[in-house]
Amino acid sequence: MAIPRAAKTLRRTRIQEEKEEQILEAALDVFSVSGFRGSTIDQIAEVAGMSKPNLLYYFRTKEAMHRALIDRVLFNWLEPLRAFDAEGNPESEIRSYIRRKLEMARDFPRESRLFANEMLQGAPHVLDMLKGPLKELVDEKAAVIRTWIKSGKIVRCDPYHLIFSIWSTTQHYADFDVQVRAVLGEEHSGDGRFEDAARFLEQLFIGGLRPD
Amino acid sequence: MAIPRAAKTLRRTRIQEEKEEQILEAALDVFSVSGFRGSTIDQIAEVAGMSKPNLLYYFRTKEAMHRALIDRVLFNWLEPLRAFDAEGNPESEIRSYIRRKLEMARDFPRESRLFANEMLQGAPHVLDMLKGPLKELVDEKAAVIRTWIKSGKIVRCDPYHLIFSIWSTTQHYADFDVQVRAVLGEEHSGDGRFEDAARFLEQLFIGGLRPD
DNA sequence: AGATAATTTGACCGATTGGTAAACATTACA
DNA sequence: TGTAATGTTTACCAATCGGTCAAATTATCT
Repeated sequence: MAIPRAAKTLRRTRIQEEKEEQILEAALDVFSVSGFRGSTIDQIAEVAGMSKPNLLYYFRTKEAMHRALIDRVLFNWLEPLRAFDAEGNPESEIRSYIRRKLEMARDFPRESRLFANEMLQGAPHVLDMLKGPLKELVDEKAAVIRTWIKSGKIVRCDPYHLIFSIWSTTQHYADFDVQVRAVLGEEHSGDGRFEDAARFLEQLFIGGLRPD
Repeated sequence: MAIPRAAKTLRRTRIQEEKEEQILEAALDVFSVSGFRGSTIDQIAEVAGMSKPNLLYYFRTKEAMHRALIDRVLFNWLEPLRAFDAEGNPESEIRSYIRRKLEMARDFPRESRLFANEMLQGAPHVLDMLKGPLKELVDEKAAVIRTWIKSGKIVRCDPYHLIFSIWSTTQHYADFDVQVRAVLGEEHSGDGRFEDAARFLEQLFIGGLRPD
């Protein structure tokens, strides 16, 4: 007999572990391209290589799938910002934040697009997280940046917009990948692209933040 | 009797002008939030205040609606880049490009999101335009930037990534508006936000591009 | 005003949507 | 090994999807 869903949270079997993993992997593929509304359970089922009712055995609704995926992805996504450290010197700290964010855009573009899709739609599923945990984390890091400004290590500027500009420039290479490829042409779309972007952005931010 | 659709291109009536306008306005509302796949003709019809078959009288398919909308919006969207001029001095030219792009993000956020949605989905409807006209335009402007570098007016850097970074930082305020609002808090989300962003970005790019 | 062309609508179509029910198959464990 | 819990599938449902059609309405022009 089919289990009451509650049992799953009590004890997880090997199969549950594997299948949920499989499903979320497929869901990431689909949701990151078409967004929540534009994605269908059938698409996810096909990518996952499972039947639709089988998906719905593990996640009761499309919403539940999406929520589980977002929850899973969120923590890692904020890791680079968390690593942003007040102790190090501003230049190397900003340099490595840019690097890390750029690496994530390169290595986890689907995750980046999943968020971008969510933002475009008005963040219906993560608004609380934005206003709560994210805001707090950013406030904290903005305070760090302000101490750098006060001690004259970087130029006086708005720390929030600084953070936004690092987010946007780096994530751009994941979210607008097609455009970047199209404009650079296929010849410049190899490994060199990443290094070129990193070099430019480090130059821009380090130069732009150097105290007068 | 219903007209053969061809007649519409021969002579446009007042009503056609108005209704097509109404429909595209509503389509922009809907497509910019949910993307092509995630949007329905019924949604657009409701926003437009017309019946679904009435929409389909003016645009035979959902695709046709979307294509007409993109075509209409594209030209204006590239205007700031076209205005980018080799004659002016780099500093004021870059400054005003940032301004213009930021103004567009503020005044036409739906248009920005329409494109962002299209990019996230792999640009299925505009890929040719990206590889053709857009690439050519960017190549042209990249050449301008290179002359600035050669004459020592700005620091040596990759002109393509410079353009990408201006695009991404400015469009961020339209595409990720929810996130920006959430992080800044509602108190900082008034008119001041725009000026703060403009000030920061000009400082960043002018400072970051100043020759050593 | 009357004829004709243009516009609008309700009723409807087959395909796809998210999701369910129940029979069937497999696994884990005593 | 038996059996109960877990996992999978087929068949299905009502709602919604993009789109059609013919009838009804409105605008245009002589």
